[in-house]
Amino acid sequence: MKEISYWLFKAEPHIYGIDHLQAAPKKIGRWDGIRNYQARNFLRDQVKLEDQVFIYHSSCKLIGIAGTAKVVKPAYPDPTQFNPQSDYFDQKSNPDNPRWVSVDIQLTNICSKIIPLTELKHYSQLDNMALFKQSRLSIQPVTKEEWDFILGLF
DNA sequence: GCCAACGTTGGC
DNA sequence: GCCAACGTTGGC
Repeated sequence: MKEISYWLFKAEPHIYGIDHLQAAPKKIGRWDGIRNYQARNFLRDQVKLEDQVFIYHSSCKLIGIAGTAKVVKPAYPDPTQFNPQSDYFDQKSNPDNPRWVSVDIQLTNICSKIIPLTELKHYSQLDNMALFKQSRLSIQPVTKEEWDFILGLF
């Protein structure tokens, strides 16, 4: 059994955020709609069962880390890519070789108070986070050191 | 709503 | 394979 890895998943809370996970049956939700190849590659090739995930809220009033989740189902074809009704529909994706994947995650903890991006930026321990270096990556790896440090802020 | 950064598309 | 045009992300 390989060691678990740590990740940060971005979400726009008005579309799908920690509140949606909280309200879902068993607090399990499908992480779909990822349409960026670098993020897709992480999701498809590296995110595995039991991995730990920070839920990060972006493009909203209170930007920052909102809680944690764990992966309960690793990569499988994202059904929204084949649904013409979906915003995430992708005409060019071939069902025999799906372009996009989803994972299912289960909410494990909600921060008593969202840890704001502005605060995270202050800690030198977090200087190397992809969050600051490559701000548009919606699925990004987190080191164990970063994970533990941020958990300490909960 | 603005706009910088950066990812994607398509003509050549 | 280059690169200009265009579209999207995401902080402010």
